[in-house]
Amino acid sequence: MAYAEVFTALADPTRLHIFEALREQPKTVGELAAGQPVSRPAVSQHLKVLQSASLVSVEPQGNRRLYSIKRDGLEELRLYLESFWSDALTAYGAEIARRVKNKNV
Amino acid sequence: MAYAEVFTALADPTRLHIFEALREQPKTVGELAAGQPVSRPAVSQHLKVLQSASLVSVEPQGNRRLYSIKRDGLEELRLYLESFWSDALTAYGAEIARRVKNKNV
DNA sequence: CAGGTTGGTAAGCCATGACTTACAGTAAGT
DNA sequence: ACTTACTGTAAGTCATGGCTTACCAACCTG
Repeated sequence: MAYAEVFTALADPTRLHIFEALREQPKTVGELAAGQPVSRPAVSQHLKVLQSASLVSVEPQGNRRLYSIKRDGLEELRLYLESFWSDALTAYGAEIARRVKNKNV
Repeated sequence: MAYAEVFTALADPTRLHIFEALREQPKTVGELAAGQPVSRPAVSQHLKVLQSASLVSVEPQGNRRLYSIKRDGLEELRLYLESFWSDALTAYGAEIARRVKNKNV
């Protein structure tokens, strides 16, 4: 159930912004903080959450730390979504009509 | 940016459980509440959030209200995920190597 | 029509978590 | 080595939101 962690990670607006800021290219913490209305430590904390959700990865580069998007978390989410397009769900639309008719159970 | 609302909607564990409980079949509020460790009003409030995120739909049925999964919210999410598998992202892995070498901007 | 279901809403409480400032550590430059 | 840049961590504050109880409305049944 790793997808649950992905949901909570991307639920916060600031964190989602940070995540999407990494789409164009990998960035350092300072660069990310400059693009956000919050302090640098806040960004650091957000990155920690994103990292534990397998959404970003770090590449220590001398003094700095280069953050970039990691596919694992997204893949986790994609698999979860795919399961919703299964036969079980497609065949399940009839259930509504059935229960509307019989109005029981 | 409707996908943001989907993230926040599915971020809460209880709400995610309720949502997944609807996967097998449409259910009433009472049925959903019976399967959760929270009160019925709490479930009602969660359903309200899920509904505004286009994740569930309601079918008033006499006294009861039959909730079922709605695809719109999931589709929103799927489109968002798809955009991450674009060329922009695939071509972007090189950026890491580039910056590791040159260690600047 | 009276009583019993079913479910949405209001008000209020309380915990989670997002943010800030302050501090510590590590690497680079002079 | 000393100073400067960059980042992570700690501690504490405060708002958001999830939960409960109480209440109210709609519908169905006898």
